[in-house]
Amino acid sequence: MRGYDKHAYEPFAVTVDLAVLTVRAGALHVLLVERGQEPYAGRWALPGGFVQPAESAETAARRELAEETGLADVSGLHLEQLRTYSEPERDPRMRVVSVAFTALLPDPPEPHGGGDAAQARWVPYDGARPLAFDHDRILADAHERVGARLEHTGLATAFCPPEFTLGELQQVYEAVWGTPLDRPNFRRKVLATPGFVAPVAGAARLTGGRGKPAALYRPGGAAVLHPPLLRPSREGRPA
Amino acid sequence: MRGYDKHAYEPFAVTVDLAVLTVRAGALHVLLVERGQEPYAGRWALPGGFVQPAESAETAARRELAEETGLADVSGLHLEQLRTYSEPERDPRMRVVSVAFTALLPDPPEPHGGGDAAQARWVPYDGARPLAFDHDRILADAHERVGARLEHTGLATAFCPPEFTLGELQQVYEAVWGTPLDRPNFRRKVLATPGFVAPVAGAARLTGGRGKPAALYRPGGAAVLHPPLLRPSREGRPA
DNA sequence: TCAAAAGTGTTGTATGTACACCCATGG
DNA sequence: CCATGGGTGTACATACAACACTTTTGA
Repeated sequence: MRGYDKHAYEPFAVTVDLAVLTVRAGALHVLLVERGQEPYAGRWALPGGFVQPAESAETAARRELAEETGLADVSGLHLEQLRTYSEPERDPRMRVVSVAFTALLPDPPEPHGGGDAAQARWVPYDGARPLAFDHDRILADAHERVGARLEHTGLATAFCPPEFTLGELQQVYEAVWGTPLDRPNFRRKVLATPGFVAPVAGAARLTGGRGKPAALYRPGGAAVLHPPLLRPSREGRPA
Repeated sequence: MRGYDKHAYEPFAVTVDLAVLTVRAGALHVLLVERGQEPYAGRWALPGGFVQPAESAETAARRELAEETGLADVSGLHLEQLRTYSEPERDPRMRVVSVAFTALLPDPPEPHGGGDAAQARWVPYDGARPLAFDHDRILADAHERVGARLEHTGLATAFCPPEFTLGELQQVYEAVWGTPLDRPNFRRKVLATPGFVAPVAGAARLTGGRGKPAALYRPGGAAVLHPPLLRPSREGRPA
């Protein structure tokens, strides 16, 4: 648009990478694919691929997710752009600029490999590394971003099925933040935040087989939380 | 990396766009350039340009800023990636994926046009629109992002000279948020946040010519604020 | 009747807000 | 001596953390 020198049109490849997260059995998991080709053949990586000429990065992200992991038309898929990684040496073969996304899923179906992915699998977050390319860093950035989003938005409901209990919602916070929370206080904060959750009239469900049946809630539709639900203080770092 | 079909290498142009903000005389300003070429010739736009083959987007952003506005090696320039805009139709000529940045400056020097920019100028934020391309949206996203960053990081000091008074710091918050703040409470919050600011021993400066000389502070080096400095409640939106 | 999970109540402390008030300087 | 901006004190309301307690279910 500006700066029409002769290097301007040097070809760039533009790709997307997805950090797809879910909470399974109280633990944070990430969706990985095993690479079928060099470089990094046989290594695990985030799903992703090339953006095609007529599609936006967001569209490409959904398409690649479907192609490589079989997760197509997943209900409740929440996609959000993370940032763009553009260091010249991040891909050993050529100049690749990658737009990274985070995606959140409730109650995840089993994925299956496809396209260039030899296989696809849910992997516990803590056992995911090391990954191919600079995906360790992308994954860490995604985790940090999602943790922060939970404080200020109703995003946690994107990890939950359409109707969920407050206990399940709390598990999401605990899994992402890696901290136990006080149940009574958590419950009060959530209910005191307008638009965070909406009760499902009369409905109840047993959670672990035992215990009192819990009331069910739906996402309340609020984009931002007032007041925010702040995580317990990671103490001030020294100056 | 995955998906080696023949459309994969279709050429994309990758550009950067910069939303450079500053606070002048208590009001938020943005750095704009007048376009010298079609499309949108004569219209105002955010500075920016093509990423070159051997540089990262961050490097390109600094280079373009220097070329188009003469702001080179500005002390205290804070650059931060905003997001990437990739809609296929955002540039009428060709497929352009643009990585947008926010940049903050204290006490800004006068810019001068250069490269493809006919001229460059600081423009009050409220009078900046309409801009070329999708730059209205990028500018709005940048404003929103900076407003949020002020709550949780020491970013506001990036708008201030190396040594500043608490009154100047407060003006930054008020200009970006568009809200007046209570001075005594603002002062206490800032001083109660470890690592936000550090006093300059014994130093003082007159602010508006009149009034008591104010103590001087330097950035305290803390990346994140504990506790955060939340903006006055934009009230809960209806569900 | 016990364990497990949901849900309610209470209390001390911290925090935020809205002010009133004093201090130092230039005109 | 007044206007202007810096700086301190205080009182009220609210919010939050911690923990005791009750309720309802399956085994």
